[in-house]
Amino acid sequence: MNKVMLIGNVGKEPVVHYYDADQAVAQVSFATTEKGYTLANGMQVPDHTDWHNLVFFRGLAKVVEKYVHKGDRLYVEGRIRYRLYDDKQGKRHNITEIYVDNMEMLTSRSGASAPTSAPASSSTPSPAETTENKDLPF
Amino acid sequence: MNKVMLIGNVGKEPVVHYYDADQAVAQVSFATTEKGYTLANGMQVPDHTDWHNLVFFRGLAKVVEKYVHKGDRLYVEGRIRYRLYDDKQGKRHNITEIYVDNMEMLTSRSGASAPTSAPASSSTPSPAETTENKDLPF
Amino acid sequence: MNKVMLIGNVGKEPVVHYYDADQAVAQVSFATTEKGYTLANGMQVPDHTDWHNLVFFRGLAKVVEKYVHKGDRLYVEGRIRYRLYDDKQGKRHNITEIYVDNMEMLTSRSGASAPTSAPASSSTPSPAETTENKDLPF
Amino acid sequence: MNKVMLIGNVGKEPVVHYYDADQAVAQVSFATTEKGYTLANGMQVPDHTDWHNLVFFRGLAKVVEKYVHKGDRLYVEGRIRYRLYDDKQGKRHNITEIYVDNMEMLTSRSGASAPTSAPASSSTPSPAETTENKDLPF
DNA sequence: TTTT
DNA sequence: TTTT
Repeated sequence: MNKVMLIGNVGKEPVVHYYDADQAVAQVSFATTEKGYTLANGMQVPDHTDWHNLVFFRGLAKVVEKYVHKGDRLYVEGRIRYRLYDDKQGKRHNITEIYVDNMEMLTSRSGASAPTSAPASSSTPSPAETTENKDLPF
Repeated sequence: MNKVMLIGNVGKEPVVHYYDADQAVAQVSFATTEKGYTLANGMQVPDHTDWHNLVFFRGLAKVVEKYVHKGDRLYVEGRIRYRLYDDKQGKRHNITEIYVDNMEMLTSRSGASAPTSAPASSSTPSPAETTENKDLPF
Repeated sequence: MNKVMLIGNVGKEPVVHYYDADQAVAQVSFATTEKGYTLANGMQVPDHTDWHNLVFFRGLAKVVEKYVHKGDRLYVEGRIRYRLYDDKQGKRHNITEIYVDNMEMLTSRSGASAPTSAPASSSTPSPAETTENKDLPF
Repeated sequence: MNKVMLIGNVGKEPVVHYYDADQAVAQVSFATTEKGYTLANGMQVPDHTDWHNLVFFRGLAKVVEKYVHKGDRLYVEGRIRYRLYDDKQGKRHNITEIYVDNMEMLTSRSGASAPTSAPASSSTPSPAETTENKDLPF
C-alpha cells in the first residue's frame, strides 16, 4: 500500500500535455496547510504549508484541463512516486510526485461559466464536480 | 485493517458517561452528506445523508465533553464495530458504531466562549482544536 | 467524506444479482480481524472479528462474480450506508452496508485455474487481480 | 489534510538520534512495492518499488529503536513533508520525508528475543506490536 | 461464515 | 438530529 490523501488548493493554472489524442498528462502545483497550534509551554507553532507536485493521467488529466483552476480547493487520492530526471544542463534532480488516482472538486462553481467554450444552453447538466466511482442510487 | 474516515456534523449534544474517574465514554450522532449529482441521462440524484453512531473513549471522550457541540464539523478516524444489545423490553437489536481513535475539530471557534463555564483568565492557551499526534516542529 | 478501508476475508461465496444486463449487484460477507493484545495489567484482550456486508455494483460486481471466492483475502475501499428494509414478514430491519468503490485481490492465484470455465490457453493475460485505477507506467 | 498510508518493508537498520532524553528521532528507509500487471495489449508492466524516508519522533522513535529492524514489515500513517537542507559541501538538496504519526508492526515476532539486551523476566507483557490508540474492549 |  |  502506498496511499496519499490530500485536501488543499491549486497554486497556479494546471499544465497539460498531450502525447497523443488519448495520452494526456496534467501537472498541478498543490498546497496543503497544517494549522498551527500552541504548545503546552505557550510556544506558538505557526501554520505550515507543503507544496506537492500532482500528476494526473488520461481521463483525469482531461477533467483537470477542463475544470481545475488556480485557487481551486481539491480532494485528491493517489500514490507517492520518487523520480530522477536530468535537466537541460544535464544536471540530475530528484523529484517527488503524487500520481493522482481519484479527485473531487471542493470549490463549488454553481453558476460557473465553463472555462474555454461556454455552453450555449443553460439546461446543460452541471459540470462534473466529482470523478469518483458513482454507483446505483440504492 | 478496519479503518473509517469521516467528515461531517454533530447532530445533537454529545452524551457522556463516566464508568469511573478515568473511564469516560462519549456518544455522538454524526451526519455525513454525499453531494447529489446529475446522471448522464439527466436524472438528478439527490444529496444523501448517513447518520453514524460515534463512540469516543478515555481522553477523547473528555475532549468531546469539553469542546464538541451540536452542529460542529469534525474529522474523525476510527473503526467499524457491529454489536448486539438487548433493550429494556428484552428485545435484541443490532447496532453499528464507529469507535473513534482520532479526531480533529473543523469548526473554528476562535473567539469562542468556553462551553459551560467560561475560563477566568484570557491568557488561557487556545482550546485544543486538534487531538492528533503532534510532533516536533522540524 | 465517508470513507472505509478494509483488509479481510470473504466468509462465503458471493451472491450476485442481475437487474438487467448491465446492472449487476454483488453481496459479500466479509470478516476483518483485530489482533488481540495484552493490557498493561497483564489482562489479555482476545482477537475481535467484525462481519461486514459488502455491496459491489456494476463492473465491480462482475469482477466479484468472476474472481472472488470464499476464503479470499481482499482490500476494499468504499462508504458506509445505513438502510432500512422490511422482510417478508413485514418486520422492519436496520442494515449497515459497505458500498465498495474500489477493490484489490490479495490472494495470489498465480497458477489458478479459473473458477468456472478454465481458460484453454496458457497465454491468457493474467486474471485482473487489481481493479484500481492504473495509469501510465512513467 | 495531508495523509499518507504505507505498507512495506524496512530497508536497513533504523538510525536513531537523541537530542535530549526525551527528544528522540528515528529515521527509517522504507520500501513499498506496487505489483506489476499486464496491459490490455499484452505488455507487461513490471513491479515498481518506491523508497520512502520515514521520520519518527518522541515515543514512536523509541518504539522504533527497540523493536524495528531491517526487513520488518510495517504499516505506517503520517504526512508528507518537503524540506531543503545544505550538505557539508554547502550544496542545497531537496528531501521528501514521511513524518509518521502512527505505526503498526506486521512482522509477527511471537517468540522473539528482544533485539539487543534481552529482558530479564520472562513474564514481561508481550512486546508492543501496535502503537495505535487502543481503547476499552467493549 | 473467513483468514493469518 | 447536523451542515455546506
